[in-house]
Amino acid sequence: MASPLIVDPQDIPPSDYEQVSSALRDFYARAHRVVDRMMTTRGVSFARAKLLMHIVREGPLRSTDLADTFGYAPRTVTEAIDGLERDGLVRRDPDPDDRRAKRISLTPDGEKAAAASEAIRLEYMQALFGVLDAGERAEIVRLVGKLNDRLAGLEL
Amino acid sequence: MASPLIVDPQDIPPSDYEQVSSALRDFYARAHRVVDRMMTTRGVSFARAKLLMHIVREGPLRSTDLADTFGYAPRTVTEAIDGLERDGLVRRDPDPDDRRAKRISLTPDGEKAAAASEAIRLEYMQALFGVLDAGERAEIVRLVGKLNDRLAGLEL
DNA sequence: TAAGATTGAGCAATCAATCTTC
DNA sequence: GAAGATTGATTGCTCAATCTTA
Repeated sequence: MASPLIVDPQDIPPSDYEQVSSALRDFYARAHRVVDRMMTTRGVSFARAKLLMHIVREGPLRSTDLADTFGYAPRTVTEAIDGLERDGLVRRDPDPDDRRAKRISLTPDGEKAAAASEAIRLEYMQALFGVLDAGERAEIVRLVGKLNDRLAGLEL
Repeated sequence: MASPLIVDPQDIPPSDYEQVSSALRDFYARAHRVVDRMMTTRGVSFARAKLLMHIVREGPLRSTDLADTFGYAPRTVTEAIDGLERDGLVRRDPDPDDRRAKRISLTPDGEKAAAASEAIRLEYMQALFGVLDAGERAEIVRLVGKLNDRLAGLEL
């Protein structure tokens, strides 16, 4: 044993797993940064836009509905809604049928923000995913879909 | 105008852009959750493991080196190193050649942690990316690579 | 007891500002 | 003035605990 290292980098072949992993990781980090700057400077963040868009479509919702839809922890939803409420984009009203629950809905400002950020989102998606042709887009959906199915299995 | 909504969901065709976008987004959210639980319960988080592995390989490094390598903001690195130092996994020593800088290196405990988490990381990658065959892995690297190049352009 | 919501503590990241040294 | 590092304030996410109502 010439090296005091427990894992010698030489022993790890640069497998193609590494490449897949780092490509996907890089993509997310970059996409996150780019889209977030793009959207935040022009209105609300991507995370907030997702929530607003969902509330626009699905009407008044409870906190747990949002947590289920997006796979968030309860804390995440409370905090996100706190922020949106602070900025006057959503409202929490008592649920008439269940005194534990609150119904979350958009204010007029919230509807405007949702519409504006949806436009930006579409523009961004076109700029980004437009570099792939239709066949490539179908293929990437298929491949990432396989990974997602596997992950769902690992998550159990 | 029957609807008071500014953007009518009906007007947005469910384009395949949406599918690409949501597949990639889902992948990241799930992967992040799964790998983080997997690694944190058995030692250090994925984010920390990446740093440790890099420091193992590249020897003593400065804060800016890490920021450049991973594309992190300076704050991110300082905070990450703070945490690792608090847990006794890294050490900050003054750089003899530049009194502004510090050289970050692993402690013996840090080397152990790096080796342990590398093992878990390999196991995880195999479990996940093993669902794709070699051709599919090459293809996904190519496609995501195109997206990354585009993102790099958008980020300028 | 369980479900809906909130709160506390912590991690990983951002931007913007500051302090020291080059 | 610019580079290396740190700090303050904020966002988005996690888990675990708590409180109220069903």
